[in-house]
Amino acid sequence: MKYLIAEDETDLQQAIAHYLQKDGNICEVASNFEEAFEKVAIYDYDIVILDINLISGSGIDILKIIKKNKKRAGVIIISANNSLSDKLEGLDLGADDYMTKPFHLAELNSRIKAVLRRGKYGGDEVIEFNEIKIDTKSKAAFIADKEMALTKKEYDLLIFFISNKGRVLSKEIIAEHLCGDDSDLLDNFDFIYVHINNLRKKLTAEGAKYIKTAYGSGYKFIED
Amino acid sequence: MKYLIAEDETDLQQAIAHYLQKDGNICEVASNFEEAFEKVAIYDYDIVILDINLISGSGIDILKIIKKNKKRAGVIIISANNSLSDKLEGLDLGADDYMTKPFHLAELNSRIKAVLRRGKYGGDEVIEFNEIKIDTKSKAAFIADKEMALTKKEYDLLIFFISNKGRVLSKEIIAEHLCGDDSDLLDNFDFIYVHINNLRKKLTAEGAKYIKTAYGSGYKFIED
DNA sequence: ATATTCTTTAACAAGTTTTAAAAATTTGAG
DNA sequence: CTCAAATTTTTAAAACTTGTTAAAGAATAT
Repeated sequence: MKYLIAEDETDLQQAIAHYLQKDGNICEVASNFEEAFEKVAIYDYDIVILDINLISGSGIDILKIIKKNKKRAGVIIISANNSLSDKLEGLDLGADDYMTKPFHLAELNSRIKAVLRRGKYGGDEVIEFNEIKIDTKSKAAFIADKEMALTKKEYDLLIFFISNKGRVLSKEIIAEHLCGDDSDLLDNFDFIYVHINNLRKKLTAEGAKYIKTAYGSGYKFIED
Repeated sequence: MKYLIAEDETDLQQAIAHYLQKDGNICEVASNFEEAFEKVAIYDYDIVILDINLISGSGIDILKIIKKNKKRAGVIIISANNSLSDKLEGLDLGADDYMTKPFHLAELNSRIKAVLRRGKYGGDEVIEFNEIKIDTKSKAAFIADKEMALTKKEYDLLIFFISNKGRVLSKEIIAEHLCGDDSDLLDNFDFIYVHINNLRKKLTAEGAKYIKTAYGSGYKFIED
């Protein structure tokens, strides 16, 4: 696989590159906005790991270039600050995932794999799982060809579940994914119960039980 | 939560310990390589705060022990020098975060929280022993390909047994492992009997007797 | 301003863990 | 070998924790 790592903190940039190269991947790096801009406009990558706060420019603009040029790269945004609006904007513009620093390289790896597994990185990506279908371009989710009207949180939750199917996800992890990690502010994760409940209702339209409770640990998305 | 602070500067060690204890955490300290080595090899911690430059040895080797023994502790490395290679090596070997001295305790705290929240998100290890199989990703345990519905305590107990197979584990050690942080004032360990019993029932589905009683000293997990 | 979505709260339900007590087993002394 | 003491097993109920749901109150978007 071919990666571009657009990250101005040299330590982190090198750590990621080193980690990915170990598995035989090809990594290019960009240490500032201009470099990233140039590379992204010209070359093709499988995955772009994109820091949102680049020296002399915003990663968001790099993301826009990728999408405007209809590049097929999957984009994982990383950000130092816990800004929810950054996250929303990034995902809105078609980024595939979003992580907040600091993170474990293994987690980055697992998210990369999840993005790659989905197969298509372009703007018209369709995610499917059994009779569930999500058109990420129009942000519409269907079950057995009937649209279920999901709120933004429910939509994000469903995608998070599907791209981590089988894995037990704790309330805390889910909350972090849904809200960005305002780590210090988040101390009550009970609202997750409500979103789970609401999503379940909409998913259970066809009788299948996709979201299984792992009592004491979290939830997992399973094949009925 | 239970912490190990492996740091040879006594002032810093104590400062960290005090700071964490304020929130009701349990802190053990190690002031040199040998102490850290011993504690890390034997006991379990939620978080190990690991100075890379320990008296008479390198923190990197402590990290290796943690990973080799498949301990589940999150590791945050602290280092006096801002060496990139140290950082790369540390993160490569599975450390969860890296800080350079001097730092504010509040920052350490927020990084600890981030590491704890992430938990074992990234890993998807499969543990096998005879016809027992545990998928840590989905937190599902199987015997002869049939899932046995384990509670959280039973699940933890089984993993603890398998990762200490052949070794006699006392009620006290098991209780401490199972109850982790809130084990301050544990004086009655009889509840362990019940968990052992319940786990045995689920394991004995196939007739094999994995958990052997060592009368007067504890239990050990054996190959039938 | 209104509608929609998100979060908090609270009561209830479900599931898990611990306690307690009686039955069974093991050990070692007489 | 037999019996008493200690330890372990088993069961069931109590205490506790965690999850579900509905509804009301904030926040956000239209």
